[in-house]
Amino acid sequence: MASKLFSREFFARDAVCVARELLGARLVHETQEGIAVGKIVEVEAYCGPRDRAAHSFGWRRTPRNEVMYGPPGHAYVYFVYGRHHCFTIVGADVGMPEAVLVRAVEPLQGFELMLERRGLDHAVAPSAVARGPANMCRAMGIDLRHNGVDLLRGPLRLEPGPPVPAVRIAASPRIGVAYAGPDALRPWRFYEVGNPAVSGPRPRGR
DNA sequence: TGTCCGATTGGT
DNA sequence: CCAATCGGACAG
Repeated sequence: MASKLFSREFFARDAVCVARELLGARLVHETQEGIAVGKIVEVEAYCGPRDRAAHSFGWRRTPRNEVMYGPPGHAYVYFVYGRHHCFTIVGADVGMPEAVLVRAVEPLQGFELMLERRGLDHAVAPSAVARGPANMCRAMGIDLRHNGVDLLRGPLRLEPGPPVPAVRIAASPRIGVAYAGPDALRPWRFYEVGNPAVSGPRPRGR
């Protein structure tokens, strides 16, 4: 049975809108090892040339971030800190380099495979296996080979899921962008409140 | 070519 | 709090 797909138009909007509405969507990766599916629970918007935290700030355009300038709904994957990968989704229109960073997913299928990819044992909680942008990439088997792939269809793709209710969505400043001056404070990180698969600072209990 | 640094993580 | 670790960006 074919799952429902996103439309290209969904991604052809400003990154903040796309980010917020991506919460609850499914990230799917089918490989020879098996299938892995995660529910997106934490994202960050990178708002193009005007955003000091974005790789495309000031219309910076290099081989690395080239796909940010391409069509929306494609993957921009990059390598950082000499050891980690980050996975982002291109938004806005062609020529407007905005993107949404996926920081964490909650495993829905393929938890075993995720553990294996991360080299963890079964004592690890499901909520911890794909928490944090680089950990998410490892668990989902995402690397530079996926840079530029179309996420509307294909082995690595996004599928709509039950949207997270607005009352369960919180916003905060983005993580790891202290260098961005005033833009470091913009509330462009969105996450599902109370979901243990969310990384970084979260509101205290309740 | 040389230098600086990062959209992170995990251990102290 | 800080080291790990190396490709990318940019100055010269």
